[in-house]
Amino acid sequence: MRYSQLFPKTIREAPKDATAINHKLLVRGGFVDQLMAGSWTLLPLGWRVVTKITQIIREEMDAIGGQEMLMPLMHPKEIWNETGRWESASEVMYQLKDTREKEFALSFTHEEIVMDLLRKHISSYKDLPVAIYHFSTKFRNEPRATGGILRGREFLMKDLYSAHATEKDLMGFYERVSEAYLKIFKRMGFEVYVTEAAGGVFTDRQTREFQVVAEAGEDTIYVKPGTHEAYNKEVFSGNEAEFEVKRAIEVGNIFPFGDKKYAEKMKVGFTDRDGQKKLVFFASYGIGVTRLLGTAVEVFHDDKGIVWPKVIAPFQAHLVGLGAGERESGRAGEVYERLTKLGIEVLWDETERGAGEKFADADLLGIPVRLVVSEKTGDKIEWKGRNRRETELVEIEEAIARLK
RNA sequence: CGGGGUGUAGUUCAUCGGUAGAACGCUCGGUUUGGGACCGAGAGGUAGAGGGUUCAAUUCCCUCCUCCCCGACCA
Repeated sequence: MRYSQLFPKTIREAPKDATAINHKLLVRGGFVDQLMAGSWTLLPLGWRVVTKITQIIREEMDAIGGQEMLMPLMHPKEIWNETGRWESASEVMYQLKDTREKEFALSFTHEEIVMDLLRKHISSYKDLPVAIYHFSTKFRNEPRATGGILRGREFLMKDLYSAHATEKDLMGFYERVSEAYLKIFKRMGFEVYVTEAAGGVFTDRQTREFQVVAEAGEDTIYVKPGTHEAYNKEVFSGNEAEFEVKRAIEVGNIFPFGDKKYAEKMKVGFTDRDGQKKLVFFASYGIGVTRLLGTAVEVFHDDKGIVWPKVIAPFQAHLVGLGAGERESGRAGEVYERLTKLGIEVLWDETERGAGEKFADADLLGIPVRLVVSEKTGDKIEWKGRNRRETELVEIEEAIARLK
C-alpha cells in the first residue's frame, strides 16, 4: 500500500474532547472515525487490524469445532416475547416499528435466534453437540457510550453458541471455550485474567469474564499475586490484603445457561438414545472485537503513538524513502516491489514530505518495523523496531529474510 | 437519567455588544529533504439550532440539541 493512496491521512491533533488514549490515537492515525456518540466507522487501517483480530479468533473457534455463519440483525418482536426479554431487556434493546406498525428489535445478542434455529434443525441426540458462531454488529442502547471505542452503542462482536445433550458435555465444552479464549487473548499479547462475575440480563448464574489488565478499564479486579486467581470486585468476598487490585477491560464473557433459561422457554428439545424427549443444554460465549482493537491501543502505546503487536498490526513493515532519489524510481520502490511480491504487507511512504513528518507518522501508526532508504543508508537499509530506540543498518536481503 | 464541561474555518483555538482572526491542514509557485523545514500567493465561516433583549448579538438572557467527563446503568 502506498501512503499517498491510503484513505484517510493521519491527523496532527486529537479531537478536542478526546481523553481516552485509544480515542486520540485511533482517530489521529486514521484507524477509526466517529459518526456520533458510541458509533464508529472502521476505516481501512482499523479494518485491517480488526481483520487480523477476527482471524485469530476464527482459528481458535474452528479449532474447538465451532462453525462460522451469519445471523440477521433485525429480529421480530415475537421471538423476544418467547423468553420475556422484549420487556426485561428493553432498556438495552433498540426497538422499532416499520411503516406497517410491525415491531422489531435491533440485535443486542442472539440467544433467541439460535434457539429458533436449533428447534427447527435439531431432533436427535445424534445432532448434538452443536457449536455455531458469527462475527456481527451488536446494538446496545448504552446510557453512556464512553472510552473511545471501548463502549459503543454499535460494535462488533464474535458470539459463539453451543448446545449439548447433557450438562456434563456442556461443562466440558465450556472449559474448552474458556481455554480457547485465553489462547486468543494471549496470542494478542495481553495479560488476561478469568474472573467470576454477575450475569446481568443474561443469566442468574455466575459467569466467567475475561479481563485484560489496563488502566483505562472500567472494571476493578482482585488478583492473587503469582497465581491466576482473580475476582471481579462486583462479586469479591475474600481477604483484600491477599490480593492485588487492578483495573481491567472486559474483553470476553461466557455463560453456561443449562436447559432452563432458554431451552425450556423456547421448547428446544431432542430425542435422547433412550427415546425420551429432553431439553438441550445451552451456553453462549462472546468476545468484543472492536473493544479488543481499543484495548490493544490502551495497552500497547507510547508517547508517540501506537505500538501494535505483530500479530494484529495493519502492516508488517513501514517503508520510508527519504530524498528525491528514493521515491518512485529509487531503491525504496524496488524494495517495495520485492516485499509486496513476497506477500509481505508493506506501507510505503513515497510522498515528498519531510523526514520528520514521515517518522512521526510511522511512530503514530505503530507498524512493527520501520525501514528507511536514503542517501545515508547506501546499499543497505535501515531497520528499526517500533518498540526499540536504536536503528541498525542491514543488507536488503537480510531485511527481506527477517520479514518473511 | 442526575451532575459538570463544551460548541467560532477541515482541525486545534483566539476574539468580542458595532457583521470574525491565528496556527496547523488544503490549493498554486518556488526552495528543501534524517524528527512534523522554509519563502510567496490563495481558497475557506449562516459563530450548533430556535427564540428573546438591543439601534445593533458570535458576544447578554431563555429553550433545545451535540460531543466529552463523573455518577447511575451495563454480556
